[in-house]
Amino acid sequence: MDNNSTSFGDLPKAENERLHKAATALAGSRLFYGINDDEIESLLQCLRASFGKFQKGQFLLMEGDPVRHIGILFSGTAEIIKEDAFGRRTIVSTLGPLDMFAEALVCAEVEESPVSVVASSEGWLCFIDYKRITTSCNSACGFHTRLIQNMLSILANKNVMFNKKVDYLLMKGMRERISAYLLDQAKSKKTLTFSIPFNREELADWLAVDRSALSRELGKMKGEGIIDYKKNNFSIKDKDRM
Amino acid sequence: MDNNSTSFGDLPKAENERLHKAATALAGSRLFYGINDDEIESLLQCLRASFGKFQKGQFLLMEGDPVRHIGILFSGTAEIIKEDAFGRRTIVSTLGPLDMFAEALVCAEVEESPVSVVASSEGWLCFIDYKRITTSCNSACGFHTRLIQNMLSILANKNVMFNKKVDYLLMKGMRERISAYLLDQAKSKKTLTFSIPFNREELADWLAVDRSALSRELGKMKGEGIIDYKKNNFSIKDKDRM
DNA sequence: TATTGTGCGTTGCCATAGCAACGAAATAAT
DNA sequence: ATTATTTCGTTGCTATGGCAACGCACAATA
Repeated sequence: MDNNSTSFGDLPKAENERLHKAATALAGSRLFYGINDDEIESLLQCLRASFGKFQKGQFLLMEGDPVRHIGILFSGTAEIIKEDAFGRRTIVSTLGPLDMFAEALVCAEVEESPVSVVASSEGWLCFIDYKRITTSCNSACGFHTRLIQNMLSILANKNVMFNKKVDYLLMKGMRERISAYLLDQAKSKKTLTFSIPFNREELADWLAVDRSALSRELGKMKGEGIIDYKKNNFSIKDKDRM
Repeated sequence: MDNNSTSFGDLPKAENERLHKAATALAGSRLFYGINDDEIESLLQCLRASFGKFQKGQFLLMEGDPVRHIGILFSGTAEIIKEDAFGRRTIVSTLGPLDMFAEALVCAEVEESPVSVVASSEGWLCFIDYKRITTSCNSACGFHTRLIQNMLSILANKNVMFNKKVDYLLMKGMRERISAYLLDQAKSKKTLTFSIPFNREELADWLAVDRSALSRELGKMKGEGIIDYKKNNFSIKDKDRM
């Protein structure tokens, strides 16, 4: 009944069917972007991808373990969990179908994983050996190049995202953070009236501020005639005073 | 007289000399790590690296421009500058010899650079076309693979760094940030007594807190017998109360 | 229709931490 | 030896913003 797992179904028994199903699914992933199903199927063999079912609560990666494989979820969900130096666990992020994990750790060749990945439902996934991605195989796989470009692209985009995030977090005041965020949105949407992909709580999370404090400040800014908003629809009234 | 530029000297006139000098220098860079001088020299040709001198104040990359080339400084210094949506410029970071810039932007294929890079002294550098890095050439350059692995490694390591940084910044209180930082240090140095690579001001910057407030909090923690320190030498006395 | 949940705004309280200003100690320069 | 300069600690003031608690509007479910 889990609607996450219905999209891909269970792990097929026969290996060729498994491959085929995986290839079809992976066509929508960032890592295999621009490569068609058939090509992915041969790539998966070339990469010696391994497949597996997992149960809820199962560790897909354990903190402290060496990281040599990239994981990609086909169905089910998992959580990336960090354990702060002696203390409680915090959820770093959650994973769903087609989400990849450990890719940065693998490429950075970190000896011990700083995080654990724990399944929060049952599902299936595949692991791909990192070395096999970067090492072009001799024969048919001209798509290795594409794969590598995708990998670079993924990592680089993550970098750019992080950069932005850090930008926000380094801002001193809440007003500054809000302004920066809204101006960024306006800039990328190329209009002063736009809607944001967050509700209040999510926005507060993203900017790392308190939700109520965010509400208060937004109210102030509206009162000052700097911005206007209703639900997720914002409009910048006085760009210069932000 | 600039001690940054003395390390590599000026841009040689003859192309072969230029190549040779560049290759020697680049042997110490992360991007060409594990490739020897001769191999780098042929790689540079294969990559069609272009070289150039720059003057103080010159733009090596302009905000808004498309980014297609990675830049590597041989001598001189430069600053990565961000212009916050209508307003003043802030220095994101500074570059010195063998530092690389725009690599994430290039790999992420961003259309418009969000930052400018401005030379803060004279010097010389090279540009490498991104496409040529990811596209293995037919012939001699088996080192392309190594180059790509290095590139992946650089990006991934940056990611891991960013992750840590964001971790710190997401912590609510200053006490928490300090504890996290010190515990991380202790963990990586594998001892409860260690020295940190920052002075107070730099540490305050890194944790994005006020220097005086940092001093105050450190004093408190010392008073409570949780830590002890003198200058950059810290020791964790009571791990459990951090 | 009644009920429960969710998202958002509001408000008072007050701890946290930024700011500014100063002084002491250590280091470098003359 | 004397003078700058840098580095770090200290302290009072105060704005900022986190926290908790509550109420309202709206949607979903029974």
